[in-house]
Amino acid sequence: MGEYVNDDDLSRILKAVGDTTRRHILTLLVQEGAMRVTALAAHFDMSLNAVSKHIKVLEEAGLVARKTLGREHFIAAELGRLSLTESWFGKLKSIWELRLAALDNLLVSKDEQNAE
Amino acid sequence: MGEYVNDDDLSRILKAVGDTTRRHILTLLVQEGAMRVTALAAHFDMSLNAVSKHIKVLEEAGLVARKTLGREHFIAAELGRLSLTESWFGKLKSIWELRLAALDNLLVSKDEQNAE
DNA sequence: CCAATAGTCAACCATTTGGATGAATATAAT
DNA sequence: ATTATATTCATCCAAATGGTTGACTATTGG
Repeated sequence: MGEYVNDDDLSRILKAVGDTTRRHILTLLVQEGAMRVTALAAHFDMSLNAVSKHIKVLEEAGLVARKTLGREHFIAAELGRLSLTESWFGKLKSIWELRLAALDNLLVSKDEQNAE
Repeated sequence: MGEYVNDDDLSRILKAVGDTTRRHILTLLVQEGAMRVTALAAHFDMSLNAVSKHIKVLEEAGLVARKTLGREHFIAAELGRLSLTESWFGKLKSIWELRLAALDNLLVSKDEQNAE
């Protein structure tokens, strides 16, 4: 609750999710559950290594968790971190609405002046 | 309503907002309302030109609108586009929950089998 | 034991990005 | 008319990004 939104974390998350391939990976993970690196890579027209790097970026952003069983790495989505971005968006919107409300009050008091 | 989420748009928006300076610009705009380029730039320890470029990126992502009055450009936040990202996050979460529900059903029917 | 499989790491490359600076353009002020 | 202000455009640069390939490590199966 009330988690502190670190700016660097936020940047890392948004950058991670700003790439099509990585969003696609996340989508696959939420619909299929945990997947191995090779299984994920099979969905993309690029090398295994490239996909592996994308996974690393997602992992560093905390959007994905890795469980290693023998030689196999199981990757699972961690949607929790997305709430950080949502809370930032929410903050923006609330500031926005606060300002609009303040403007409204200003207009109302002008009206009252005029009504005298 | 039900706006079609274009993948490239989404990438552009998320990349735009993945930069600290640009997030800061958006924050300033929502709290102050429309601002001139120079006024925005005054808040940052970088050249006017750099800020101008950041504004351009935000503009191309549709997160900001520009109204030109004479030589002055007034920049205003356009929070509407942020809903695109929210709807993507929402989609992810709903897929996620669908899958969990499906797993649940699976377990329940196994239970029923065992109960025979 | 040996070969195959699952992954990462390292080096390399082209492109993009975030910044700087200098010039150009358009408007406003004197 | 000239100068000052507001802003973008163009060029340049270093660093980051997204991709490739080749080598390396670790685990598993025959």
